[in-house]
Amino acid sequence: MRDGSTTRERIRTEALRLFVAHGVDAVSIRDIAGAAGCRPSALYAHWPSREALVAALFRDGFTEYARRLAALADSPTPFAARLEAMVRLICRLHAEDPARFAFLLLTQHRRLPAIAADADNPIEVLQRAIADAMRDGELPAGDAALVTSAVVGILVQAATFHLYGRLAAPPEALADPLVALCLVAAGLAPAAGAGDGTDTDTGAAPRHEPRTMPRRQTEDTPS
Amino acid sequence: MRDGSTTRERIRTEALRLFVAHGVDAVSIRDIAGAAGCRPSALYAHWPSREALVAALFRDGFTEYARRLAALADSPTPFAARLEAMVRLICRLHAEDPARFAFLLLTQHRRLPAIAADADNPIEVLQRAIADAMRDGELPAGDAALVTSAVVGILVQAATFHLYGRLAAPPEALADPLVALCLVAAGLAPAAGAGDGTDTDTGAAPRHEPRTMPRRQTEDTPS
DNA sequence: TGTACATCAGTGAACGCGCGTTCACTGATGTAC
DNA sequence: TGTACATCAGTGAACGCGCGTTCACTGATGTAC
Repeated sequence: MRDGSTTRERIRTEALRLFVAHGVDAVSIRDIAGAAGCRPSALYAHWPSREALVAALFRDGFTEYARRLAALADSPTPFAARLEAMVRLICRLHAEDPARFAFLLLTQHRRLPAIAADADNPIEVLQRAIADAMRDGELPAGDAALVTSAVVGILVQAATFHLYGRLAAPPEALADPLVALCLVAAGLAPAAGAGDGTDTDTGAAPRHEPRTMPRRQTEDTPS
Repeated sequence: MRDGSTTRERIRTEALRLFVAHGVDAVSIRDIAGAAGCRPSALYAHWPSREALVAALFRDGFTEYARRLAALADSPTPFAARLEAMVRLICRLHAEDPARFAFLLLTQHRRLPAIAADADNPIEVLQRAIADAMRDGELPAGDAALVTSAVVGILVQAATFHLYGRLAAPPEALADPLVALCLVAAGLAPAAGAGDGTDTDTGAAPRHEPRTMPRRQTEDTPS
């Protein structure tokens, strides 16, 4: 028999691409099959329905992102270092597979409510890290949900602006200023010229030096 | 003859409500007509197609938001005051009609690319104000698009979190801390405990005093 | 005030279309001997 | 190595359904005299 895993992977890849390009609801089974080089019915050998395909793409991506974030959140380093590492991871996730990142961005509004508010949810992981830091005095006390919202908003909107061409640079090229923005939003760093990540008003190109911690910390070196 | 404007308004209201509740693509003409108390065909007396209804709802809302923001952006006050006024306006827009606000939020991904990057676009209005402030030395020089992205992200994500129940308070109840977060993201205010809008680490309930300007400036008192 | 007429917001039945999905099948590949 | 058989990824034709849309119509209301 033939090996179905390549067809399965082609369907996954092309579905993500088409969903991002035209919107999930505007893409039919026939569109996906056409792009993946198979027949509509072939899809049902791998997923029981169109809805199951969409849900699986969303859940797989969301869960993997949450898992990789959680590995960083539990690291026994100062909170500023953990937040910086998480922001850099999110930028790296975008670089790894922009279509998957954009798909999760675009479908969050329809899918988020159905996702359990647990460890499979990267937003929940981030919020718990922030709430813990507030409890432990590593962050000024405040509304953990609001700080989480601001951090997520800064990152998600940068990806969105890039998607629409409002920001030429992708998030991974803006990691330094995004780290600075998120730290300052959390109440950690002095307010600098957040626009370019520099601490002065030279207006020069981004050349921010993280003021906190190892810069190349990878996501699989916790605990 | 009967006055069609009440049916038209009921269709508008119910369409917004259903679009927000179930997603634009999951709501049929029959659903809208049913909720509005008319027949599907009645819709075609007011809009030439379903797509025209959706586009009109989006464009009308987007244009009105842009117009009211632009009235504030041109005010000859310090930039910090203008930014604060704009943030408070955005919070007020949410309070005025949460369904309309959420609809614009949910459909932006599909609709934004089709909107001209001009004065009809509230994001364009905000970005121009920020770029002008950088040019005039009112803001540290930097990437205006990135600062705009951060400000928009902070506000939009707060509305999104509220929509999903991650934030119990609606944006209008968080105006003070949201103003503080946006100022700090723009590089204007010292980094405070942005989580609750206080300048100290008391952890008390929000009681932030805006450090800049008249707090109740309305959106129609520019120039 | 009463009658005749015009207007047009909204109705009801019908349409064609593209959608997701089903299912008997085909035929390339792996395994047994 | 050669033959017979089993497996199962993928095919092709067909289905029923709900969708957006059309159009001849109805009948409540406004206007003219």
